[in-house]
Amino acid sequence: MPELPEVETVARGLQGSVAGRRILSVTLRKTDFMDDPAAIERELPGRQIARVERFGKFMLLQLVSKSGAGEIIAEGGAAASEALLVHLGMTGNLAPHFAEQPLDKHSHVIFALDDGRELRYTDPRRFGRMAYLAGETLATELLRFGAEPLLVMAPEFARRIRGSRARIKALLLDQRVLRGVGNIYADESLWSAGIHPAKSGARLTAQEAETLRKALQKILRKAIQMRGSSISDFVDTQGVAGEYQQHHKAYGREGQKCFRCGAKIRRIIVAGRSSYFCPVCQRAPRGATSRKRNVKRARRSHASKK
DNA sequence: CTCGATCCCTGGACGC
DNA sequence: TGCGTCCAGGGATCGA
Repeated sequence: MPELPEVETVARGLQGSVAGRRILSVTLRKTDFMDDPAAIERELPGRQIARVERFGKFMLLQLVSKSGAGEIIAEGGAAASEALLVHLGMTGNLAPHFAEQPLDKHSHVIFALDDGRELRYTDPRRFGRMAYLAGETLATELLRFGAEPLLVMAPEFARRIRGSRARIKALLLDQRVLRGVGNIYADESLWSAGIHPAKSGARLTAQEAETLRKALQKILRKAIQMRGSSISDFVDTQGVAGEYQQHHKAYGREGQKCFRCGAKIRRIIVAGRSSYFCPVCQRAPRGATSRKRNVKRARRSHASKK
């Protein structure tokens, strides 16, 4: 499932293989994952791809503006004045193919390129998203997202995490807090930092927050080096699977031994997502059990009143 | 503000 | 072999 390292892998692949190419034509098949299919059909043909960058879990295919005006570079180098935003969802992929290669059943968008190849967007589940955005609309859209995990400094990270009472797992997954972290890397960084996923962000000490930030960045960098995690079907632009799944310490390891203490890794649902953690290294927060007790007590008293 | 529930969607695992 | 069922999950949305 594409999270930051997987999207980075794809973006780098595309930067190397399609940046500078011109889109000759666009063929749309299913379009229900697009903000505005007509805009894509209207704006993309004839446009040159300036560069491809990752922004959170999005890929930004920045387009050379028609006027030839200079690009506006925002924080982290992202944000040209016109771009195609592509989110890979759970099963999306964007990669160049030879035109004679048979179309996948789930290839929904085909960009014919000026070198004879085709840039194809393939996504069986269509949880992805694609949108053409420009100018103020693009800038506004990008502002909805939080800090870049690889660049965020200690004070901002601490402010974003410790300033909320939501559970840390929910905060890590919230794209308005940090852009790009998903379920795998949230669990891996929490395991590394020894923090329970259900702990309130506000209850993290400054030290814990900083340990978490460092763990997250180290894990993301390592995962990018290994071209991401391939759980079911993620492959890069050349069809090669990532290798970071071989280094997972928590994610997907329910019932297996914790590499640090030997206890059995558990799986619980936090923020609606499977969360894998070590019950010994990542101690349950104060209040986690008493809260349950309180709920039961409340239910009992409620029932007895009836 | 924060929560859980629900929906979107398909393929893969599993049981029979 | 084939069928039904369940589950995976990022994100939007809604009601509590």
